[in-house]
Amino acid sequence: MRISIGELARRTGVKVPTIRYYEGVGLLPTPARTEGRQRRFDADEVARLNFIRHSRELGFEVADIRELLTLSEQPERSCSEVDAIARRHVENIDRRIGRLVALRAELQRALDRCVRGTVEECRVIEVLGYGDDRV
Amino acid sequence: MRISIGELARRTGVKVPTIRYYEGVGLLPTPARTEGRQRRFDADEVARLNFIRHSRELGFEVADIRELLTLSEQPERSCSEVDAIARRHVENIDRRIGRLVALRAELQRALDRCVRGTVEECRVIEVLGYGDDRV
DNA sequence: CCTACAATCTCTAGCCACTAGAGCTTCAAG
DNA sequence: CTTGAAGCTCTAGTGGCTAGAGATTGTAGG
Repeated sequence: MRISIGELARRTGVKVPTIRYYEGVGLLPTPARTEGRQRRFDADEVARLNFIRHSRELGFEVADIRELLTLSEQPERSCSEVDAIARRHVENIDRRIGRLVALRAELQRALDRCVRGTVEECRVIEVLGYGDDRV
Repeated sequence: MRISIGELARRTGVKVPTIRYYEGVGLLPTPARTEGRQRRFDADEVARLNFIRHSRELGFEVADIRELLTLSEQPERSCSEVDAIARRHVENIDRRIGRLVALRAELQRALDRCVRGTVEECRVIEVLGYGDDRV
């Protein structure tokens, strides 16, 4: 196969510098090189990079992906660790959603109460100035 | 008043290095100094830092906060610009929530289908390997 | 007034996951 | 054999802090 980094980028939708970055942080193995030291990849690396890309799209961190890749290379093993990582991540997402929903509500409340007058009487500014917990 | 940076930190819940950082990026004005060059703050700065802290808690970026602070100093002005920044931010939050909800659904779907067997037959790994759009 | 020590000072570097750019070399088509 | 796109390495920048080194200052107790 031996495709170039540009071709790999085209096939996976991952940008060229990002591929090199993934290699640098150990998500992708050190690739084969031409005599002129250009990288050449094969089908394995396309699959691996697709895995990485989709994991990133789902919000997994690089450290998690490293672990998921290691686990995915041991097909005999129980998938309980994989599940644990994924469940941890779902909980993480839930926390972020919860937080964002709360922020949104507070902001919207301030916007709703705003009478569109001057800055002086602006509810948004007021809310920002006086936190919930303090003052 | 002339409180120290540590006292300001205690009163606002913003860490000392973060206060210095805010000064560096222009959110806080250059403060008064003692003879020995230690910072001294007054009530204005407590209020301003509370404003910054709460804005950050609501997810505004530093650039937005800079603008909000500038606007809040012009009380006569219409608050339409303030509202615009806040509405833009709400839309931003909505997009992030939407995205996270979608991610969560996809992950949960994979977890639900997982039969808790080996990595080989793991649905989570499978989903990660084959993106929705590609392959 | 002196000492001890907590607090403060400046400066640099690190975090995450990339992204951008400089300046050079290599590959492949014509 | 020439040309030019694509590749190479290396450094630095992004945002919003955080951590640490090593020096100085403020202040309370004696």
